Amino acid sequence: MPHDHNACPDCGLPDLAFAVHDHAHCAAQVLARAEALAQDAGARMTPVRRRVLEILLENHKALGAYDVLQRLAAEGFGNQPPVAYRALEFLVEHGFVHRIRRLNAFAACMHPGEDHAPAFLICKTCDLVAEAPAAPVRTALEAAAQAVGFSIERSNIEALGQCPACRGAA
Amino acid sequence: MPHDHNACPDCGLPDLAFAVHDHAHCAAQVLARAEALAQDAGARMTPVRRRVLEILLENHKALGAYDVLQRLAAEGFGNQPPVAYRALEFLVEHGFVHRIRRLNAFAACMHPGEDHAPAFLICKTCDLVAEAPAAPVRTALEAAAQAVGFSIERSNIEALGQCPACRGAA
DNA sequence: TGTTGACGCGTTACAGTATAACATATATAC
DNA sequence: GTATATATGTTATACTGTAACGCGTCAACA
Ligand SMILES: [Zn+2]
Ligand SMILES: [Zn+2]
Ligand SMILES: [Zn+2]
Ligand SMILES: [Zn+2]
Repeated sequence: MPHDHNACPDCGLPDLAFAVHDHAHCAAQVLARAEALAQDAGARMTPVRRRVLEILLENHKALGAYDVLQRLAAEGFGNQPPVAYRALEFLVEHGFVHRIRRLNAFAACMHPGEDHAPAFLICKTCDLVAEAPAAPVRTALEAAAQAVGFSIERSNIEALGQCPACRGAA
Repeated sequence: MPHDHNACPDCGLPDLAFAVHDHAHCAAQVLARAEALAQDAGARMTPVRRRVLEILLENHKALGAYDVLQRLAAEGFGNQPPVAYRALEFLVEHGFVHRIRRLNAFAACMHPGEDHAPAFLICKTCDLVAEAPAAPVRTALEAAAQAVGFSIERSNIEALGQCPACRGAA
Protein backbone atom coordinates (compact mmCIF):
# COMPACT_ATOMS: atom_id res chain seq x y z
CA MET A 1 0.00 0.00 0.00
CA PRO A 2 1.47 3.31 -1.08
CA HIS A 3 1.96 6.01 1.47
CA ASP A 4 -0.10 9.16 1.47
CA HIS A 5 0.77 10.88 -1.75
CA ASN A 6 0.66 14.28 -0.20
CA ALA A 7 2.98 13.56 2.68
CA CYS A 8 6.73 13.73 2.90
CA PRO A 9 7.85 10.09 2.81
CA ASP A 10 10.51 10.85 5.36
CA CYS A 11 9.01 13.25 7.86
CA GLY A 12 5.37 12.48 7.21
CA LEU A 13 4.28 16.09 7.08
CA PRO A 14 1.09 16.41 5.05
CA ASP A 15 0.24 19.14 2.55
CA LEU A 16 3.86 19.93 1.85
CA ALA A 17 3.72 22.91 -0.45
CA PHE A 18 1.23 24.98 1.50
CA ALA A 19 2.15 23.94 5.05
CA VAL A 20 5.20 25.29 6.81
CA HIS A 21 7.86 22.62 6.67
CA ASP A 22 11.60 22.06 6.64
CA HIS A 23 12.01 22.75 2.99
CA ALA A 24 15.76 22.20 2.89
CA HIS A 25 15.07 18.68 4.02
CA CYS A 26 12.16 18.40 1.61
CA ALA A 27 14.28 19.52 -1.35
CA ALA A 28 17.26 17.35 -0.43
CA GLN A 29 15.07 14.27 -0.23
CA VAL A 30 13.52 14.89 -3.62
CA LEU A 31 16.87 15.63 -5.23
CA ALA A 32 18.43 12.47 -3.84
CA ARG A 33 15.50 10.42 -5.00
CA ALA A 34 15.66 11.91 -8.48
CA GLU A 35 19.37 11.17 -8.71
CA ALA A 36 18.78 7.56 -7.75
CA LEU A 37 15.93 7.18 -10.20
CA ALA A 38 17.97 8.64 -13.03
CA GLN A 39 20.77 6.24 -12.18
CA ASP A 40 18.39 3.29 -12.28
CA ALA A 41 16.93 4.41 -15.58
CA GLY A 42 20.36 4.79 -17.15
CA ALA A 43 19.67 8.50 -17.62
CA ARG A 44 22.49 10.93 -17.16
CA MET A 45 21.95 13.58 -14.52
CA THR A 46 24.53 16.02 -15.82
CA PRO A 47 25.62 19.21 -14.04
CA VAL A 48 23.22 21.49 -15.93
CA ARG A 49 20.32 19.14 -15.42
CA ARG A 50 21.06 18.68 -11.75
CA ARG A 51 21.45 22.40 -11.29
CA VAL A 52 18.14 23.13 -12.98
CA LEU A 53 16.41 20.68 -10.70
CA GLU A 54 18.10 22.25 -7.69
CA ILE A 55 16.97 25.70 -8.78
CA LEU A 56 13.39 24.54 -9.18
CA LEU A 57 13.61 22.85 -5.79
CA GLU A 58 14.53 26.07 -4.03
CA ASN A 59 10.89 26.64 -3.30
CA HIS A 60 7.48 25.36 -4.28
CA LYS A 61 7.05 27.83 -7.09
CA ALA A 62 7.11 27.50 -10.84
CA LEU A 63 9.82 29.19 -12.85
CA GLY A 64 9.77 30.21 -16.49
CA ALA A 65 12.43 28.77 -18.76
CA TYR A 66 14.04 32.19 -19.03
CA ASP A 67 14.18 32.58 -15.28
CA VAL A 68 16.02 29.29 -15.09
CA LEU A 69 18.27 30.33 -17.94
CA GLN A 70 19.21 33.54 -16.19
CA ARG A 71 20.29 31.57 -13.13
CA LEU A 72 22.27 29.14 -15.25
CA ALA A 73 24.01 31.89 -17.17
CA ALA A 74 25.01 33.61 -13.92
CA GLU A 75 26.68 30.39 -12.86
CA GLY A 76 28.76 29.92 -15.97
CA PHE A 77 26.54 27.63 -17.97
CA GLY A 78 25.37 28.53 -21.45
CA ASN A 79 23.20 31.59 -21.76
CA GLN A 80 21.03 30.70 -24.72
CA PRO A 81 17.44 29.42 -24.49
CA PRO A 82 18.13 25.86 -25.65
CA VAL A 83 20.36 25.30 -22.64
CA ALA A 84 17.43 25.79 -20.30
CA TYR A 85 14.81 24.18 -22.52
CA ARG A 86 16.84 21.05 -23.07
CA ALA A 87 17.50 20.50 -19.41
CA LEU A 88 13.85 21.14 -18.61
CA GLU A 89 12.76 18.76 -21.34
CA PHE A 90 14.95 16.04 -19.91
CA LEU A 91 13.63 16.59 -16.40
CA VAL A 92 10.01 16.61 -17.56
CA GLU A 93 10.49 13.44 -19.61
CA HIS A 94 11.89 11.65 -16.61
CA GLY A 95 9.17 12.89 -14.30
CA PHE A 96 11.40 15.10 -12.18
CA VAL A 97 9.71 18.31 -13.23
CA HIS A 98 6.16 19.21 -14.14
CA ARG A 99 5.16 21.69 -16.77
CA ILE A 100 2.47 24.14 -15.69
CA ARG A 101 0.81 25.21 -18.91
CA ARG A 102 -1.28 27.92 -17.35
CA LEU A 103 1.89 29.69 -16.24
CA ASN A 104 4.20 28.78 -19.11
CA ALA A 105 6.46 27.57 -16.35
CA PHE A 106 8.02 24.55 -14.71
CA ALA A 107 7.93 23.22 -11.16
CA ALA A 108 9.94 20.47 -9.52
CA CYS A 109 8.01 17.29 -8.93
CA MET A 110 7.74 16.60 -5.23
CA HIS A 111 6.94 12.92 -5.71
CA PRO A 112 9.40 11.63 -8.28
CA GLY A 113 9.13 7.99 -9.14
CA GLU A 114 5.56 7.67 -7.98
CA ASP A 115 4.23 7.69 -11.53
CA HIS A 116 1.55 10.14 -10.68
CA ALA A 117 -0.41 12.68 -12.66
CA PRO A 118 -1.38 15.27 -10.09
CA ALA A 119 -3.68 18.25 -10.23
CA PHE A 120 -1.83 21.50 -9.72
CA LEU A 121 -3.12 24.05 -7.26
CA ILE A 122 -1.69 27.45 -8.06
CA CYS A 123 -2.05 30.19 -5.48
CA LYS A 124 -2.57 33.46 -7.30
CA THR A 125 -1.45 35.41 -4.25
CA CYS A 126 1.80 33.78 -3.14
CA ASP A 127 2.53 31.86 -6.37
CA LEU A 128 3.04 28.59 -4.56
CA VAL A 129 2.24 25.51 -6.63
CA ALA A 130 1.11 22.33 -4.93
CA GLU A 131 0.56 18.89 -6.38
CA ALA A 132 -2.75 17.53 -5.21
CA PRO A 133 -3.50 13.82 -5.41
CA ALA A 134 -5.77 13.54 -8.39
CA ALA A 135 -6.62 9.88 -8.74
CA PRO A 136 -10.37 10.45 -8.32
CA VAL A 137 -10.22 13.42 -10.68
CA ARG A 138 -8.49 11.33 -13.32
CA THR A 139 -11.00 8.56 -12.86
CA ALA A 140 -13.85 10.98 -13.48
CA LEU A 141 -12.05 12.45 -16.46
CA GLU A 142 -11.40 9.02 -17.87
CA ALA A 143 -15.09 8.19 -17.50
CA ALA A 144 -16.10 11.39 -19.29
CA ALA A 145 -13.74 10.56 -22.13
CA GLN A 146 -14.85 6.97 -22.38
CA ALA A 147 -18.46 8.11 -22.62
CA VAL A 148 -17.66 9.64 -26.00
CA GLY A 149 -15.15 7.00 -27.09
CA PHE A 150 -12.09 9.15 -26.54
CA SER A 151 -8.88 7.55 -25.28
CA ILE A 152 -6.69 9.78 -23.14
CA GLU A 153 -2.92 9.68 -23.41
CA ARG A 154 -1.87 12.70 -21.39
CA SER A 155 -3.80 15.34 -19.56
CA ASN A 156 -3.27 18.42 -17.54
CA ILE A 157 -5.43 19.56 -14.65
CA GLU A 158 -4.60 22.96 -13.22
CA ALA A 159 -6.51 25.11 -10.76
CA LEU A 160 -5.93 28.75 -9.93
CA GLY A 161 -7.07 30.09 -6.58
CA GLN A 162 -5.91 30.77 -3.08
CA CYS A 163 -3.92 28.61 -0.73
CA PRO A 164 -5.03 28.28 2.90
CA ALA A 165 -2.47 30.76 4.21
CA CYS A 166 -3.32 33.50 1.74
CA ARG A 167 -7.03 32.94 2.21
CA GLY A 168 -6.56 33.29 5.95
CA ALA A 169 -4.64 36.52 5.53
CA ALA A 170 -7.42 38.04 3.44
CA MET B 1 -33.84 20.17 -15.91
CA PRO B 2 -31.09 21.01 -18.38
CA HIS B 3 -30.79 18.99 -21.54
CA ASP B 4 -27.88 16.66 -22.16
CA HIS B 5 -24.84 18.92 -22.21
CA ASN B 6 -23.21 17.01 -25.00
CA ALA B 7 -26.12 17.05 -27.39
CA CYS B 8 -27.15 19.57 -29.99
CA PRO B 9 -30.11 21.34 -28.41
CA ASP B 10 -31.82 21.41 -31.75
CA CYS B 11 -31.13 18.12 -33.46
CA GLY B 12 -30.28 16.13 -30.35
CA LEU B 13 -27.21 14.49 -31.83
CA PRO B 14 -24.86 13.45 -29.06
CA ASP B 15 -21.11 13.76 -29.09
CA LEU B 16 -21.13 16.65 -31.51
CA ALA B 17 -17.48 17.32 -32.15
CA PHE B 18 -16.43 13.74 -32.85
CA ALA B 19 -19.60 12.44 -34.47
CA VAL B 20 -20.51 13.22 -38.05
CA HIS B 21 -23.15 15.90 -37.99
CA ASP B 22 -24.58 18.78 -39.95
CA HIS B 23 -21.99 21.25 -38.87
CA ALA B 24 -23.39 24.20 -40.80
CA HIS B 25 -26.51 23.80 -38.73
CA CYS B 26 -24.44 23.27 -35.60
CA ALA B 27 -22.43 26.44 -36.17
CA ALA B 28 -25.42 28.56 -37.14
CA GLN B 29 -27.25 27.57 -33.96
CA VAL B 30 -24.30 28.46 -31.76
CA LEU B 31 -23.70 31.75 -33.51
CA ALA B 32 -27.34 32.76 -33.19
CA ARG B 33 -27.35 31.86 -29.53
CA ALA B 34 -24.19 33.85 -28.91
CA GLU B 35 -25.64 36.88 -30.65
CA ALA B 36 -28.75 36.72 -28.50
CA LEU B 37 -26.75 36.29 -25.31
CA ALA B 38 -24.52 39.24 -26.14
CA GLN B 39 -27.60 41.33 -26.79
CA ASP B 40 -29.09 40.36 -23.43
CA ALA B 41 -25.85 41.15 -21.65
CA GLY B 42 -25.57 44.56 -23.27
CA ALA B 43 -22.32 43.46 -24.91
CA ARG B 44 -21.59 44.65 -28.40
CA MET B 45 -21.03 41.92 -30.95
CA THR B 46 -19.13 44.04 -33.46
CA PRO B 47 -18.12 42.92 -36.97
CA VAL B 48 -14.62 41.83 -35.96
CA ARG B 49 -15.89 39.93 -32.94
CA ARG B 50 -18.63 38.22 -34.88
CA ARG B 51 -16.24 37.32 -37.65
CA VAL B 52 -13.75 35.79 -35.22
CA LEU B 53 -16.49 33.68 -33.72
CA GLU B 54 -17.59 32.61 -37.19
CA ILE B 55 -14.06 31.65 -38.10
CA LEU B 56 -13.69 29.56 -34.96
CA LEU B 57 -17.06 27.98 -35.68
CA GLU B 58 -15.96 26.77 -39.10
CA ASN B 59 -14.97 23.50 -37.53
CA HIS B 60 -14.40 21.92 -34.17
CA LYS B 61 -10.73 22.79 -34.07
CA ALA B 62 -8.74 25.29 -32.08
CA LEU B 63 -6.98 28.15 -33.85
CA GLY B 64 -4.02 30.18 -32.69
CA ALA B 65 -4.47 33.93 -32.36
CA TYR B 66 -2.20 34.46 -35.32
CA ASP B 67 -4.21 32.06 -37.48
CA VAL B 68 -7.29 34.08 -36.67
CA LEU B 69 -5.41 37.28 -37.34
CA GLN B 70 -4.33 36.08 -40.76
CA ARG B 71 -7.93 35.39 -41.67
CA LEU B 72 -9.02 38.80 -40.41
CA ALA B 73 -6.27 40.61 -42.27
CA ALA B 74 -7.22 38.84 -45.49
CA GLU B 75 -10.74 40.16 -45.07
CA GLY B 76 -9.76 43.78 -44.61
CA PHE B 77 -9.70 44.01 -40.84
CA GLY B 78 -6.59 45.14 -38.99
CA ASN B 79 -3.53 43.00 -39.37
CA GLN B 80 -1.81 43.55 -36.04
CA PRO B 81 -1.92 41.10 -33.12
CA PRO B 82 -4.07 43.21 -30.79
CA VAL B 83 -6.92 43.05 -33.28
CA ALA B 84 -7.16 39.30 -32.88
CA TYR B 85 -6.30 39.19 -29.20
CA ARG B 86 -8.88 41.80 -28.27
CA ALA B 87 -11.68 40.07 -30.10
CA LEU B 88 -10.68 36.73 -28.60
CA GLU B 89 -10.49 38.24 -25.14
CA PHE B 90 -14.01 39.60 -25.51
CA LEU B 91 -15.35 36.27 -26.71
CA VAL B 92 -13.64 34.35 -23.93
CA GLU B 93 -14.88 36.76 -21.27
CA HIS B 94 -18.43 36.31 -22.48
CA GLY B 95 -18.14 32.55 -22.68
CA PHE B 96 -18.39 32.29 -26.46
CA VAL B 97 -14.89 30.97 -26.88
CA HIS B 98 -12.66 28.70 -24.79
CA ARG B 99 -8.95 29.04 -24.44
CA ILE B 100 -7.03 25.79 -24.80
CA ARG B 101 -3.83 26.33 -22.87
CA ARG B 102 -2.17 23.16 -24.02
CA LEU B 103 -2.39 24.37 -27.60
CA ASN B 104 -1.99 28.09 -27.07
CA ALA B 105 -5.16 28.31 -29.06
CA PHE B 106 -8.85 29.14 -28.98
CA ALA B 107 -11.96 27.14 -29.81
CA ALA B 108 -15.56 28.24 -30.14
CA CYS B 109 -17.76 27.20 -27.26
CA MET B 110 -20.45 24.83 -28.44
CA HIS B 111 -22.68 25.45 -25.45
CA PRO B 112 -22.78 29.19 -24.93
CA GLY B 113 -24.90 30.42 -22.09
CA GLU B 114 -24.83 27.15 -20.21
CA ASP B 115 -22.30 28.42 -17.70
CA HIS B 116 -20.22 25.31 -17.95
CA ALA B 117 -16.58 24.53 -17.38
CA PRO B 118 -15.94 21.57 -19.61
CA ALA B 119 -13.01 19.24 -19.97
CA PHE B 120 -11.41 19.47 -23.38
CA LEU B 121 -10.65 16.34 -25.33
CA ILE B 122 -8.02 17.07 -27.95
CA CYS B 123 -7.44 14.51 -30.67
CA LYS B 124 -3.77 14.49 -31.50
CA THR B 125 -4.45 12.90 -34.87
CA CYS B 126 -7.25 14.99 -36.40
CA ASP B 127 -6.91 18.02 -34.10
CA LEU B 128 -10.59 18.05 -33.26
CA VAL B 129 -11.41 19.52 -29.87
CA ALA B 130 -14.51 18.38 -28.00
CA GLU B 131 -16.04 19.74 -24.85
CA ALA B 132 -16.85 16.92 -22.48
CA PRO B 133 -19.25 17.42 -19.59
CA ALA B 134 -17.00 17.70 -16.60
CA ALA B 135 -19.25 18.21 -13.61
CA PRO B 136 -18.06 15.04 -11.86
CA VAL B 137 -14.47 15.91 -12.69
CA ARG B 138 -14.84 19.36 -11.18
CA THR B 139 -16.48 17.90 -8.12
CA ALA B 140 -13.53 15.58 -7.59
CA LEU B 141 -11.10 18.41 -8.19
CA GLU B 142 -12.95 20.62 -5.76
CA ALA B 143 -12.75 17.86 -3.17
CA ALA B 144 -9.02 17.43 -3.71
CA ALA B 145 -8.51 21.16 -3.26
CA GLN B 146 -10.70 21.36 -0.20
CA ALA B 147 -8.72 18.55 1.40
CA VAL B 148 -5.72 20.86 1.56
CA GLY B 149 -7.68 24.05 2.23
CA PHE B 150 -7.29 25.47 -1.26
CA SER B 151 -10.11 27.48 -2.81
CA ILE B 152 -10.41 27.22 -6.59
CA GLU B 153 -11.37 30.22 -8.69
CA ARG B 154 -10.70 28.98 -12.20
CA SER B 155 -9.35 25.75 -13.57
CA ASN B 156 -8.51 24.09 -16.81
CA ILE B 157 -8.86 20.41 -17.59
CA GLU B 158 -7.43 19.27 -20.89
CA ALA B 159 -6.80 15.80 -22.23
CA LEU B 160 -4.74 14.81 -25.24
CA GLY B 161 -5.45 11.53 -26.98
CA GLN B 162 -7.40 10.00 -29.81
CA CYS B 163 -10.99 10.52 -30.83
CA PRO B 164 -13.12 7.48 -31.69
CA ALA B 165 -12.78 7.93 -35.45
CA CYS B 166 -9.00 8.19 -35.42
CA ARG B 167 -8.69 5.33 -33.00
CA GLY B 168 -10.81 3.20 -35.30
CA ALA B 169 -8.65 4.09 -38.30
CA ALA B 170 -5.48 3.00 -36.48
C1' DT C 1 -28.16 69.76 -30.85
C1' DG C 2 -23.90 70.14 -29.42
C1' DT C 3 -20.69 68.37 -26.09
C1' DT C 4 -18.51 64.80 -23.78
C1' DG C 5 -17.05 60.55 -22.24
C1' DA C 6 -16.82 55.57 -22.94
C1' DC C 7 -15.70 52.23 -26.02
C1' DG C 8 -13.91 49.84 -30.06
C1' DC C 9 -10.48 49.66 -33.54
C1' DG C 10 -6.01 50.29 -35.83
C1' DT C 11 -1.14 50.87 -35.41
C1' DT C 12 3.65 50.99 -33.51
C1' DA C 13 6.61 49.01 -30.75
C1' DC C 14 8.11 45.67 -27.80
C1' DA C 15 8.16 41.69 -24.37
C1' DG C 16 8.00 36.85 -23.50
C1' DT C 17 8.10 31.91 -24.99
C1' DA C 18 9.99 28.21 -27.80
C1' DT C 19 12.51 25.60 -31.49
C1' DA C 20 15.53 24.46 -35.74
C1' DA C 21 19.99 23.71 -37.16
C1' DC C 22 24.78 23.37 -36.81
C1' DA C 23 29.39 23.02 -34.45
C1' DT C 24 31.95 21.40 -30.59
C1' DA C 25 32.87 18.73 -26.75
C1' DT C 26 32.15 14.76 -23.83
C1' DA C 27 31.05 10.43 -22.58
C1' DT C 28 30.02 5.55 -23.51
C1' DA C 29 30.59 1.05 -26.39
C1' DC C 30 33.35 -1.96 -28.65
C1' DG D 1 41.86 3.59 -28.92
C1' DT D 2 38.64 4.33 -32.11
C1' DA D 3 33.82 4.64 -33.32
C1' DT D 4 29.36 6.04 -31.93
C1' DA D 5 26.04 8.18 -29.45
C1' DT D 6 24.89 11.84 -26.35
C1' DA D 7 25.22 16.35 -24.41
C1' DT D 8 26.41 21.20 -24.68
C1' DG D 9 27.05 25.68 -26.72
C1' DT D 10 25.78 28.99 -30.22
C1' DT D 11 23.33 31.42 -33.95
C1' DA D 12 19.32 32.50 -35.76
C1' DT D 13 14.55 32.59 -36.07
C1' DA D 14 9.67 31.49 -35.17
C1' DC D 15 5.77 31.81 -32.34
C1' DT D 16 2.85 33.95 -28.64
C1' DG D 17 1.27 37.91 -26.15
C1' DT D 18 0.90 42.99 -24.36
C1' DA D 19 1.63 48.18 -23.49
C1' DA D 20 0.56 52.46 -25.15
C1' DC D 21 -1.03 55.95 -28.23
C1' DG D 22 -4.39 58.10 -31.57
C1' DC D 23 -8.45 58.13 -34.08
C1' DG D 24 -13.25 57.35 -34.99
C1' DT D 25 -17.86 56.09 -33.42
C1' DC D 26 -21.61 55.89 -30.61
C1' DA D 27 -24.61 56.95 -26.70
C1' DA D 28 -25.69 59.82 -22.66
C1' DC D 29 -26.73 64.07 -21.38
C1' DA D 30 -26.88 69.34 -20.85
ZN1 LIG E 1 9.08 21.75 0.64
ZN1 LIG F 1 4.90 15.33 -9.12
ZN1 LIG G 1 -20.42 20.77 -35.33
ZN1 LIG H 1 -18.23 25.52 -24.00
